[in-house]
Amino acid sequence: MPTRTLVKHALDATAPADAILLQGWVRTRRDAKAFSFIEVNDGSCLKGIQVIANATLPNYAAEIARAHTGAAIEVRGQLVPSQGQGQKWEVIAESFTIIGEADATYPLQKKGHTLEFLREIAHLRPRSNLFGAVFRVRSRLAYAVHQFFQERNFFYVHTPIITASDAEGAGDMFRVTTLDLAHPPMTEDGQVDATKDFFGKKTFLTVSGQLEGEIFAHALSNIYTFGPTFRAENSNTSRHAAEFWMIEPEVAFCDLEGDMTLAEEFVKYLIRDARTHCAADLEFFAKFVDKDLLARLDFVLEKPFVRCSYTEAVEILAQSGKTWEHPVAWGANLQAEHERYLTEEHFKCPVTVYNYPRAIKAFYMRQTDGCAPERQTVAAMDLLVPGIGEIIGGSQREERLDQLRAGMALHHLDEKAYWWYLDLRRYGTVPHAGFGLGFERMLMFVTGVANIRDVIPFARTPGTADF
RNA sequence: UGCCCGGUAGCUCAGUGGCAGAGCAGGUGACUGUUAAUCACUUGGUCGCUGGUUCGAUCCCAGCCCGGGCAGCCA
Repeated sequence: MPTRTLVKHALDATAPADAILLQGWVRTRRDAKAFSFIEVNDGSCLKGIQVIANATLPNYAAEIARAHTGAAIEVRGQLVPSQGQGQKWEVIAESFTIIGEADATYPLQKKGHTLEFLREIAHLRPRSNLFGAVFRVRSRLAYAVHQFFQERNFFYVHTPIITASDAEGAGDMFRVTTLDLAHPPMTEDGQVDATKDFFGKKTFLTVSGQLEGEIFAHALSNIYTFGPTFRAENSNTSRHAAEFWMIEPEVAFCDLEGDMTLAEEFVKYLIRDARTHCAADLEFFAKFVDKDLLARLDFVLEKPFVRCSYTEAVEILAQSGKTWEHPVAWGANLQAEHERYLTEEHFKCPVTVYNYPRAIKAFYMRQTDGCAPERQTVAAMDLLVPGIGEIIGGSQREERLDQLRAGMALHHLDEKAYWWYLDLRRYGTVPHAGFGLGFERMLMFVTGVANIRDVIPFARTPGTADF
């Protein structure tokens, strides 16, 4: 009894095989008078393998019609060089069994479907060519994330999903509670009594593991997190999800310069890894999703990323001769149209913008030394890529206690809530830096897929949490 | 959240103030080492929902629901 052969391995065979076992799902079937061609796919790779089922098989007459698109099937037979054009190997069935039927209501057809339709059948879309390819690349890149950091002596830290920090400044948070919403316990002054909640206080889903990551960077030196992150913002765009995966390295004894270098090496590593290990899937994207994909990925690999200070960026934008929907002025945040212009038109390559105005950035970012009082900046950086915009946001953190407290005062934060964060600056503080990479945005860039809902298995966006 | 576009067969779409259309999918048959096979025939409809205008609304109007695009927020 042969063990199962994955379609990927059968297609890569170097010699015929007398007895192999294939298990997978029927993609298409073409009937001839004396036999049928059945294309079987098992998800191990983009392509399926062609199976020839002769009409002489004992169950052929009774069962071949049940081998619809979508049916699960098991085939035993010989792997032989194909007599036809279009494939190197095929399998002559010595037996076939319908394991699980799929009737005519099976929604996936041989012809193309819109991405919008496929989103509505998220339980079946991984069986399509496009989504099979997307999720194979996703798996590979998740592996490459660990490989990149482990090779560089970073430790993987599991920061909490549930957090009591409610003002990290990264966005609106989802409340986590076990209280009865219809009859919550109340305090004497008519407020919901959070002390009666599961954790004895208000808790939320995390918007970032950064602050906890800093704790571990102050012990293990180089760390990274990689996990789900939640934002309760009513964002309805192709680049935002309420639940997404983020990678956040944090490095002790590191400044903004080192942070930018790490970010650039990381992005290039992931692209190179996909280019090497997901070649067939990327070619599929280049053919059906984005014709320029491979050229753009290779271009990004070859060119050093441009580094441009916020102040320089504002000058470039002001002198571009363009009319902006959002005005360009020092002190205002760069808008999507500005970021797109910088990376897509002016520099035509990934751009790291750094040293942003202090007032528009988070409290923990390090104040730049020696800048003019009216133009104070912090050591923040955003990596912008063509087609997507911001893919990474990071900074050197404020390691000086007094400056950190001043930053908290500027942002009206309560020091008591951050006592442990301030302790890091009291006991063995060091310059340190880190960044956050949106895993789905990276996948969008690598695959050319334009909507974040199509690079995450089950998208959570405002109003939608199906499956 | 704001602005814009859309919702007609299982899918992709056309269309009209007066009998609801095509291609694909499905079904039947033919043909073929086929490749999103091909050819012939064929089944299939609450025209998103509610209300309004009208002799008559899928079509015009309003509200709502759903999907999408862009913007803001950010990764």
